[in-house]
Amino acid sequence: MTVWDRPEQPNRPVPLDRERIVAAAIALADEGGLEAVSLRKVAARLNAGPMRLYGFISTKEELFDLMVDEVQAEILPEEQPGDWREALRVLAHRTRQAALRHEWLADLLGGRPTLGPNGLAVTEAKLAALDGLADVDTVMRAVETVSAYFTGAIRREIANLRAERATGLSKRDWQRASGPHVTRMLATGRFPALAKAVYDGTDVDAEESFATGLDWVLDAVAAKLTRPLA
Amino acid sequence: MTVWDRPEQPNRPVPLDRERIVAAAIALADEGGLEAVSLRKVAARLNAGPMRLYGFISTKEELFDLMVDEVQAEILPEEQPGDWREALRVLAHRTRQAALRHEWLADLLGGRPTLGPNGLAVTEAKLAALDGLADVDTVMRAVETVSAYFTGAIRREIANLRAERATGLSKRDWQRASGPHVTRMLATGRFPALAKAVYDGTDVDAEESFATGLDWVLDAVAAKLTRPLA
DNA sequence: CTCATGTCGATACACTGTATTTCTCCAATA
DNA sequence: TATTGGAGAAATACAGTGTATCGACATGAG
Repeated sequence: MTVWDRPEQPNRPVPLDRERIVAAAIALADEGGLEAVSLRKVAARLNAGPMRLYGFISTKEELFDLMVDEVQAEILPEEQPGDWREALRVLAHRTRQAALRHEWLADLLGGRPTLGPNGLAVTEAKLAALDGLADVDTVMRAVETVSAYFTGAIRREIANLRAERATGLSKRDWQRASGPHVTRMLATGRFPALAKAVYDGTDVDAEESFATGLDWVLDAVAAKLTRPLA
Repeated sequence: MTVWDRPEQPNRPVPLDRERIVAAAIALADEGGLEAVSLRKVAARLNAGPMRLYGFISTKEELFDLMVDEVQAEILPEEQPGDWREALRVLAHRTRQAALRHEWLADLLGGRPTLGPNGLAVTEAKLAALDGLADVDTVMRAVETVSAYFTGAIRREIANLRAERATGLSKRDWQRASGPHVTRMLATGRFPALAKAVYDGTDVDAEESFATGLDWVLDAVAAKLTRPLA
């Protein structure tokens, strides 16, 4: 048997590791959303059988955890700004940007504790930003509050974005966008405050609205920080 | 053919409507989580074939929307308190309680715009609470900020609750609970602030932590409300 | 060269959401 | 009254899912 009829790598399966698997899964999710991620498709993208993955992962949920942790790495800023407020703001905005790059992140955000190395690093960064500025409990409460805010805000933003995309290209105008249904509902007069908000409200862009709410929450944190130290 | 051999209701299929379908789905979800809800099981619980449901629903996602809207009804308080702050606080707490009753709600919260009748009513209640206390845009921002906070907070709380439940009965102590992994990570010294938080932090119960963060956010809202009116 | 070992792929299973086809029964028409 | 539509329920079908199991095979040791 000469070199010519012998396959270059006789039956050598492609090497695999978590990194490659997660990368493939993320690529799939970026293209077609979370529900486009199936173990079969991930494996196929790596020229492997589906069962191969179970050497690195024991369940699909674990794959999701790994995906989230991978994205957390994108969130950590290269250097920590001095000001606690700036630090938290940057983390919030970078999380939002990550979610805009990987919309599926919104589906997973807050869904499970993030205990991976990068997830822990992000948490560490949040806590470190406030370290020493108040007692431990206040710091934790502050971090949790800010995180809860931007988790919720990002989820809503992505949810609206998808809804708008689905109902055709309409900016934020709810009423026409989501079809006659909301318009009809508003016309019933049962939701006066909502109607006023929809009709008289300014169409403010998502990033600004995110930033505004974030600033409010940071204001609140600031108020609680100064007190216990004085 | 006499009365005796004729079946009482000859082949009459069980009457069905959305209400019944949604109730069955919610029951299933309450028992076994969202992933226990399959169209086949819902239908079976109603003595019907799976395809029967498609007369009332055109996709499974719609069923989820209906489930969420149904639960929103539980959130609306019987009477609106006078104080805006109290109103928002009550709505937040009732949402949390609903999520504790129906844990699957946490998976859906903020995932899609809530355009059903009850969802709209809840939004109306939020907006109405602040109506007239500031310009429309400020009111919207306030409502969105508060909602983002408690959406995120509830999600995290349920996520932690599940994690604790999964790792055996451990209260909040993260480190031992989630196995040796976190302990080992903390021992590396790479997460000093996190370690301090975990070891020195007080074990505060979830409701109090929720309420505290909520109060902070409401403080922030209060600060923004008074200004534009003065 | 033989044999054990451990890893990979194929196969299998129970289940999913949904499209399509088949059947059944009721009501209106001839 | 007999027939024939037609509607709506049911059965079947399909492509796909996560995961358990099992058989084969390449590779190392003796």
